[in-house]
Amino acid sequence: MQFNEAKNKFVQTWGALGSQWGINKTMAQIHALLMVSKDPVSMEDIMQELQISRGNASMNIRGLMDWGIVYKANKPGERREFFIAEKDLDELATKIAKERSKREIKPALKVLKEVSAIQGDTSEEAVHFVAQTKKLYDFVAKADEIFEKVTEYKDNWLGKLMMKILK
Amino acid sequence: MQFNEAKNKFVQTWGALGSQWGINKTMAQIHALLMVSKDPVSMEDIMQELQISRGNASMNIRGLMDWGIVYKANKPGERREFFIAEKDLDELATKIAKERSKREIKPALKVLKEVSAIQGDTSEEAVHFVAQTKKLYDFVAKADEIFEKVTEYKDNWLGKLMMKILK
DNA sequence: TTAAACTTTCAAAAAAAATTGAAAGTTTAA
DNA sequence: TTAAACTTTCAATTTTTTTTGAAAGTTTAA
Repeated sequence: MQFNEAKNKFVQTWGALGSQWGINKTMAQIHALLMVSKDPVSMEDIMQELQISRGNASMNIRGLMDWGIVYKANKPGERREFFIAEKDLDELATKIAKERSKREIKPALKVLKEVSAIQGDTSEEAVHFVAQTKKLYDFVAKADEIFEKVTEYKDNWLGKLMMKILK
Repeated sequence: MQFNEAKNKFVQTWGALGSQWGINKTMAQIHALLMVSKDPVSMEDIMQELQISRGNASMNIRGLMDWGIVYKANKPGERREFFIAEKDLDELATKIAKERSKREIKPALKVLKEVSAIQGDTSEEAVHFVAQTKKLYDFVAKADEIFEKVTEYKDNWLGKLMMKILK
């Protein structure tokens, strides 16, 4: 396999994976491309390499910057903007964990708390519903705490966590 | 808030969450409905409650059964089939972890291994690419190991893990 | 200033994904 | 058997999401 073929395969695979995890294909592809690029990459280059339109590139780069995993980088003497990806994987995981917690888990917890708080209905159905949603709340809240711990560890949390889990 | 309103809100929220995590809305809604239903639910009931077609119900129930988180349940004296969700949350998380590992992480690892194994290209670009994809491989492999440990613990892994993480 | 070089926005178009519903298939009880 | 009761399949349709590209906006250097 040649370098270019390998690079392409990586970008495609990462893109497909992204769409399974709730970010769109192009966004994941841009991220993949930046991850493996040694130097900052311009918007033109991104459009070129992924064969996408200017608008598409612009919107998805912004999306990645909103997630905090892609940054602008200015090359000295260059007018236009270049972009680089967060390459430290601990940092990357930390940021993704934090964002997902904020965007998805926290709102879900709020709803679980609300719906498990209904009162006055003593039907079997309602009692079961409350019990079940309360359990879910506790479970999701605990899982979220792990997410938060991960973001506190910061440096090589994954390795440290492995150590602990493996006893 | 009334029971029915609460139930509805829960089903909607869970459905929206599902679509962010790569399973489709209806599938997640059916799962939510089953999670909070005390008794086995028939396909008719599911169609009725979620206002979806027979085909849609059928395909998504099958999807949930493929994930191993919904089962058929026969009610004595009833001809048609009823369905129940895995209600034990540890078991649910375990199954989801296992399936995602199999469906998503393992194939991604395979590609990472492949593309990081290219040889003979000594350009800076290629060297950086190999280094980066190797790092990714190690990282993802470690994360996957945690997933697997989770499935081994089985009973209340989440609580145990919390204990360890919190020291 | 201004105009060139670049980026963002957003309505319209295209592509992808989900849904429908009727026909085909299956199971069961008599 | 067979026919009623039910489930699955899949081509066509609908809905949702993504992408395009041109116009509007912004920044910078002279």
